[in-house]
Amino acid sequence: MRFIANKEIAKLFRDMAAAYTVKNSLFFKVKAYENAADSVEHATSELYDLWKEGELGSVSGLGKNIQEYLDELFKTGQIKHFSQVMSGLPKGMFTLLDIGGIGPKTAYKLARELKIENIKDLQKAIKAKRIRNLEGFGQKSEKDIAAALLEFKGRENRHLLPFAFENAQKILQYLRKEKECNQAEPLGSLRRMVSTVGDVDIAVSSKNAKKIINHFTKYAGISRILGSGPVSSSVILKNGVQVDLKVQPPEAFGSLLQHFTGSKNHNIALREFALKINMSLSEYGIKYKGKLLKFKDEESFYKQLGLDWIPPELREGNNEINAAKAHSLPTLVELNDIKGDIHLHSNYPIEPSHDLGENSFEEIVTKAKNYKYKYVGFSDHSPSVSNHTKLQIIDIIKRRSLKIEQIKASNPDIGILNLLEIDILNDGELSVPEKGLKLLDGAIAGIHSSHKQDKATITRRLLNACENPYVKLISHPTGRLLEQRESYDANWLQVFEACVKTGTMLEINSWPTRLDLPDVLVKEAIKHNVKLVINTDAHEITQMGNMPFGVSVARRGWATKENIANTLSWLEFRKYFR
DNA sequence: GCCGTTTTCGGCCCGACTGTTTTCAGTCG
Repeated sequence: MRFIANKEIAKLFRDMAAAYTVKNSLFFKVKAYENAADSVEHATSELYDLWKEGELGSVSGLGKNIQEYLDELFKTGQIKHFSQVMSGLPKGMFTLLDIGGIGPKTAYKLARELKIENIKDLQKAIKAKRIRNLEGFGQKSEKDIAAALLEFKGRENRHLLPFAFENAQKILQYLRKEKECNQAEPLGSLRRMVSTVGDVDIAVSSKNAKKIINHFTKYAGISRILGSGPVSSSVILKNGVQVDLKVQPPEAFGSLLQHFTGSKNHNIALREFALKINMSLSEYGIKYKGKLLKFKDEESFYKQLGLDWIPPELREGNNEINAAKAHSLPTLVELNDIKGDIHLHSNYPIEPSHDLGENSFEEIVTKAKNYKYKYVGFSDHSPSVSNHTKLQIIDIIKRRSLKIEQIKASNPDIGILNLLEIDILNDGELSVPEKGLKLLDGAIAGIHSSHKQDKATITRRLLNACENPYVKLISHPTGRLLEQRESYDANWLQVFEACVKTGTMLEINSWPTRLDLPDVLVKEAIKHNVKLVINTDAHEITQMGNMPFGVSVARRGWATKENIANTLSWLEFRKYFR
């Protein structure tokens, strides 16, 4: 048996799709492998774990055949059928597939005709001007490949949500300056508030598309124009972000918004749903009985299909269409519902300072009042066990608690919690002894070390923390760092059950690289009645402004106000603590 | 190769844009 990561499996499926494409196999076979790859990339658990538990069938897109291939893969480390299909195809083509604008056919031709096996070979071929002489290629396609290769090398695959958000806001502001622009909105994964965003997509409503496109392509931040037509345009910004613009007249703006907000899975499901009632969907509207119906907003678009309007965050092809039909979509939690932020790091000196915040307790309180919060929690990191004796740790907590009591006394108009973010050590013990815990209003426990332990050990550590009566909240529960570190493996079902049993809450951490719990686990946690708290984990008061991103995670996890504890009044919320 | 409150067979989303082309194939979203 051999562990193989989802990422690797997805690539394997994509390679199979490409191989079948080159071989001109049945188109729908190609589709099936592409679907399987999508599905694996979005899976919440490692397929290897599911396979061990006999649960592979729970992942959509994996049918009888592919499940058997995976069985072979995990047992032997290879799939004979895949090797056979790919035999005779040049290996280099599969490397080239990752470059923008190069699909299966192009990759095959380059690898076969020019004997390109890797990126270096491709660079040489470009330098020697050999690509332009291939049949079906020319100077322009050679130039395009060269540009795409540069971007491939310098590019991060996806951008963190707040980064993409910031870029989009600037462009939206710029577009709105053009008089002919009625409305400009984000589209795609950005509008759905996915934790990482690939391209920034933008929709504009205007009667004069030509003028909008023209204005857009003159945006100062552009480094290269990928393409520009009468209703759409694609560019790459100097910071590497690709921006796609779509323009439609006001009477069809709703259709445009709907179509390009996606997700792909939502749209496919929606089109299949529409076909059953003899309607055909496109970015221009709904075709019904040979007539094209246009929609100025999304509400009327969905209404035409007999559906309630679906919030963008829910459009992932996870049963939202059925819920919209049954009028049973949840009323999602909103930023305005949030009454406090309890994971905040101050500059209170805990020596030796590790990961200290920038601001004083007073500054944090002032900022919280600006946000109209009803309560805050001071959650500095606990003193490290390696540098302190137990007595020293207790002494530090005593002194800090006295200081916090003063702050409480001078700020009677806001609730204040004396907390600490405490390490769950490798053996599952907390880094603060019980005598120290007793001095606090409650403890936030989090894993900050040994992320690579096996599933059983990590689960045990989390369960230990839940079972400790002083622990009220588990911070950033999966430990993932977007684009840097995978989540650690844990038996989440067991953790959820322990949370409910012990009254321990789980955090949705709004830190841009965390957004943890992830949306899919939020949805699972809610199903099991786990209470959640959305925090910013701010180490500097401006970072308290990241709250909207945590709220978006909750919304993507179908969370209502009732699922989020820090939507409660101070009177109710404090009952969770001492 | 997957999938199913109209199907275990017969379906499988729809269109823009580009380059190299005289009508289209490839790629992308």
